[in-house]
Amino acid sequence: MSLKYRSIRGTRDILPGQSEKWRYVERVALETAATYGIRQIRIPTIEKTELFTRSVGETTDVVQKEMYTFEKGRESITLRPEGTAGTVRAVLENSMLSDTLPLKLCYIVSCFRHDNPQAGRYREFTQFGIECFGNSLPTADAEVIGVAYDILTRLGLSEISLEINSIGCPKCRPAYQQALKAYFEGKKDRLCKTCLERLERNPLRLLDCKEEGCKALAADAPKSIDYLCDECAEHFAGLKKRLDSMGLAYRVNPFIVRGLDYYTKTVFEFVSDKIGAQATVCGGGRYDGLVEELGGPPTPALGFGMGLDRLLLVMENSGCEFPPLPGCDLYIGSMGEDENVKALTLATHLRREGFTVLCDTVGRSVKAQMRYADKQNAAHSCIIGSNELEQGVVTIKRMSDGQQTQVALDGEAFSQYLYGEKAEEIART
RNA sequence: GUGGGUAUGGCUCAGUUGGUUAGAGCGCCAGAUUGUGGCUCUGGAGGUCAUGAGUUCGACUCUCAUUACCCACCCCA
Repeated sequence: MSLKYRSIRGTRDILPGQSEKWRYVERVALETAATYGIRQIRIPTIEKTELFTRSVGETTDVVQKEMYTFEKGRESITLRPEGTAGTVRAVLENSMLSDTLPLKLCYIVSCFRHDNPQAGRYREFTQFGIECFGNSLPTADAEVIGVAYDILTRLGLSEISLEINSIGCPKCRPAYQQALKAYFEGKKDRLCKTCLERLERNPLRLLDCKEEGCKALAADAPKSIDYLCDECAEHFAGLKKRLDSMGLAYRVNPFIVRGLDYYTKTVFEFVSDKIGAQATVCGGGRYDGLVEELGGPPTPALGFGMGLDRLLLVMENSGCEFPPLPGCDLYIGSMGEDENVKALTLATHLRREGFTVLCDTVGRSVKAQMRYADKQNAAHSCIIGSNELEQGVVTIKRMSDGQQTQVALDGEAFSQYLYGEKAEEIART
């Protein structure tokens, strides 16, 4: 089959059956955030390119090779590769930091990155994220991690592990980078090509290398947590204490280094072993310097991004339960023109009452109509023929057990009946 | 950008050392005394076997190229 048009590489359609799952996950995320007093912000999909180069970092892969950038008039515009930069911009533009702090926001955004698609990686993907501004204390870190943890738990995910690390602040990081560099300098001959290049620019990244040789070297490399300044060390200890008190299990993983330049102090990831190589479902951390970098007042801040596409994958691979699909309350079949019109009148009345009602629109035979009603999972069905029209009474059949009930051919009588059936069903469960 | 794998009806796949009308299950549509679903039975629609070359009397089956998808590196959610 060769179609003329197909979805762009790395993008995909979310079909009925799947879209309900998305809505469920989004609702849980939003509602969970709300329990922390976090409110939703909606921001544009496109921003000035410079916003991202500034915040994400000139040297990062995201900026260097993955952004969808285009020129329009004199402006260079980019499809957002993540949600933090735009949110910070919006916060500043709308003077939101002038209100009582901390400011806590969340969002659901589609993001765009031009890297090679594979399992759990798309060029257009959706992130749920939260950002918290104006709180430098570890309590804020614990709270943000808590939101992510709660969402995952509410969705029924238990086998996702939390890993945390601290990569220090501008005060203590230089010393650590020196130490790292010194360590790897002596072992240059055993490093892979990319690591050699990174040694000068961003030695932190060497810890992240997946090459066996580099991995072995990284294992014994200096750890950032051993080089933290007093403030950062205290902060990290404070965070751990609070995670303990919240009952969150975590593992300190000195090898998490995030690929975005703006992170300071706390970084964390929620990782699953169920979705292949792209295992990070949620990643985030503190970015105390970013607001100032983007022209705002010095403001401590932090947040996370949660990849909803991956989250759905994990849920499916872990056999998580999703809410049942809402069914059809009644199918009104008909034979003949007048009967079909009557069916439509009834359906209109019932829909306004909030019921889901289907009727024949294509002139099917009675048998086909019933088959259709069954396929649509109708809870009840009836057929209006000339007899019913004359006598003003219809037999409604409960599809689950075939039980039949006589009901007057009248909108009120129908809704009375359906209300009664719903009440009965609720009582049963 | 690099490596590996795959490409047959809407979906999941058969297709035997190349041999002429390309199959199955599911799904879809219709019928089984003409006003009633789920089960069963019967019938039907739907494929230029990803695309383009080549080898051959003959290619879905062999060769090459192209494209797409999948997985992995890289990076990250």
